[in-house]
Amino acid sequence: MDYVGTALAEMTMPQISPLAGEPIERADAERLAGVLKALADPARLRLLSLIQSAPEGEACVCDLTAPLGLSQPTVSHHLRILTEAGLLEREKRGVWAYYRLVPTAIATIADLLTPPRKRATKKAR
Amino acid sequence: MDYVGTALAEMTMPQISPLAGEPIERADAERLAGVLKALADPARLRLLSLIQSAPEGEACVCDLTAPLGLSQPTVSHHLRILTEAGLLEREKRGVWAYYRLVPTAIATIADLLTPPRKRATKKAR
DNA sequence: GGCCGATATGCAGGCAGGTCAATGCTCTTG
DNA sequence: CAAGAGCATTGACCTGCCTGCATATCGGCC
Repeated sequence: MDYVGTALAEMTMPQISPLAGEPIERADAERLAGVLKALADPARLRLLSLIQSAPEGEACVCDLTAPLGLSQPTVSHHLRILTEAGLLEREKRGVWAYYRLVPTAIATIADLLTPPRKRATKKAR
Repeated sequence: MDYVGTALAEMTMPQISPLAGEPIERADAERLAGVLKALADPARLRLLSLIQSAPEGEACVCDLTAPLGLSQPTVSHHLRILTEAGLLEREKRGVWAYYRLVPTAIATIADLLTPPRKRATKKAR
């Protein structure tokens, strides 16, 4: 299927209404939900955490299967989902595939959720 | 099933490792994933958005079925999930059930995700 | 007390998602 | 070139989730 892919990129655009002012659009809700769905799994959260705290901020699949206690295909599957969601980037060096966090990806999601932060159209009640 | 429930509350405790420093714990990952899973649905994102942008910051089920285009039982179901995740609070006034956002709930999630923010053990490369 | 409107709950059908075993692919090494 | 290591992909199983229909529950009103 199409899968999110550029979803995160689109959401960094100001056009997407975050969980703030006006009621969110159908399409925007689906995009945001798509990325959140990539995050909403214990194995994937741990993968992000493991990669982020690895020596050089990067890790290959063989380093990740053991701490997760999952099979190699399953780990590959999760990494793929995270990559397609725009949260990880993959670099193949020799036989190994190194994954690292896309710099501001997660922070962007956090910003989208965060707060009304007093827009304009909304008065303080 | 048990369902998250107090999951968010537990995560506001400093004890939970966010997506930041050390590798995240299994149990913590499952709690965070539980709350994110509640968020990771287009209908529920729109519900939060609709409620948040409603006149008094609150809305009853009857106001929400139409804009979503979902049946009343389905909307009730989603509201239940959001409430059990600690994102909404329910107040019954007469025949109506009014839902409103739990003040800092979503912001808390955003904070948990947000920042590597340069811990200590990690050098700039 | 009985009726009606607003919600919640049970149940069932259909689809998406997590996991693993087996297999294919690619790059390295002998 | 042959063998092997590291990953990705496929297929299958099983679970969980979204949705609607039917029904139960609760509060107000005649």
